[in-house]
Amino acid sequence: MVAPSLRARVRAGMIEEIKTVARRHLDTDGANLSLRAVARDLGMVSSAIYRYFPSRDDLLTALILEAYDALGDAVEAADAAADQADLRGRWLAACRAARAWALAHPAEYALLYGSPVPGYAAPDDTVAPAQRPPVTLVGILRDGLATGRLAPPGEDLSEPLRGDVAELVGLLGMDVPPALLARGMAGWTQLFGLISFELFGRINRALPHRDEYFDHQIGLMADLVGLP
Amino acid sequence: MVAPSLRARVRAGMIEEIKTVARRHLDTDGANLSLRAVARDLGMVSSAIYRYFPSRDDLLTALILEAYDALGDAVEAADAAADQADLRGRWLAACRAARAWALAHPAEYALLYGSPVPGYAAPDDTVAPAQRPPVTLVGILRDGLATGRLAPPGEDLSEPLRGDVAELVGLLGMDVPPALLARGMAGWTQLFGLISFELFGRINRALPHRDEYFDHQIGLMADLVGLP
DNA sequence: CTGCGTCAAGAGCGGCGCTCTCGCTTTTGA
DNA sequence: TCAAAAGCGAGAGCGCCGCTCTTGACGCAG
Repeated sequence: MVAPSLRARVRAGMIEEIKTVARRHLDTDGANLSLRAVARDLGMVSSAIYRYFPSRDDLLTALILEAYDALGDAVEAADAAADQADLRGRWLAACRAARAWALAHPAEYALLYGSPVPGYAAPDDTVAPAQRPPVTLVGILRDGLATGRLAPPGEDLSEPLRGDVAELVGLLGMDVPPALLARGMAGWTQLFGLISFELFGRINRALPHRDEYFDHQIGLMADLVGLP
Repeated sequence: MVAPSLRARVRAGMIEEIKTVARRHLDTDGANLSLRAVARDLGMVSSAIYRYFPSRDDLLTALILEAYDALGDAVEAADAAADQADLRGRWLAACRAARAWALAHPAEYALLYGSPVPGYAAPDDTVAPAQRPPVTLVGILRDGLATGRLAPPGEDLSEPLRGDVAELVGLLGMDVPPALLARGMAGWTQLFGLISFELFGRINRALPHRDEYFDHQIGLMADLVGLP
């Protein structure tokens, strides 16, 4: 561990500063991040940014990675803070944490889960952090199965699908029946849909009590996945 | 009804041609539609487009309206084509039709349900066509309740929410218990989430049998809303 | 035939992502 | 120690973009 040189430290600070300003622009101006505007805010010329990020997409990728981790942290922390024996409480807490993070960072949420930026292809290192929220949800179900608090799913998957999902189970390293993983993914899909509708859509314009609506819907979903 | 002049007919044809080319660009190049590229394809100069659409956003709005109607048509047609007594069959057919349309027109689906375009605000006339798919789904539930094939929902909504949803029931002109409308919206939310994950996400990269996965998940959801 | 409304074209404005060059400073290694 | 190497910011410039304004040609009704 050699001490970083002055230049390396200044460089790291500069990278952080660029990301901070870019995140601010993202939250105020929406998804179309302008490198030139970020550079102006920093009192630099746009070409100087390219010393730190080889392209606008790479800057976006850095922001996306941090956002995935922030969301994953929030969801996992909420799950961990709940009474571990109260499966339904853990599930609801994880869902509420995801929504709270999304409402607090709408532009970053849109970056993660909105329509993909046309020219942009997410690199592979975004896959693992992106899976943290659904893995957390499925983990709650796995704990329930392991402690006997959750009944095994009554349905099973028909053949071509069971192989796929079983492989996914192995990939995630979670020992659950494929049908239960499918239920967990249904819950994750519903959670994503609820948050997206609230953030993007105008569905809920007629629903002033958004918190109650969200709670009711994740309650329905907790019933579906089998949480008592 | 006066006969349209030659000029008016040419103008209407030109508007259609612009929309057709723009839709093609949308499907190939993604969401960032370039007025100049559309004009090039038409052998025009970019400024000429402004004779027909006052701005790029107005062209986008025209495409969005048509896309909402196309999706609504597809979903309603699938529902109408099914055996009206088979509620679950109608529900599944409507869901499959929505997915099929989205897979056939991914860029237009992204325009409707992806993250909102930064500067763009959807005008009010997009609200009604946007509600056609969820209204279709809830309509199936309403028919089930009316014919006694669907049991009324066991749960009820707690107070601040019940008023909201009851108002929404009146707004849509559908006579269903608020809790049932909430279930229908849960189904619509799930459908949107499933399609969006398949189109945008990389969740299903490990699931080659997408049709089967989709069918399994909408089957779960049909169970939740109470369809036998 | 004349004048009005519509049309396509062109020039131009400011902004964008990105590249390349040019001096300047810091770091590095013989 | 001191020159070579590497990193840095500024600037000019490329080809895009949405959009505006002006110009000259054309169809059409009075």
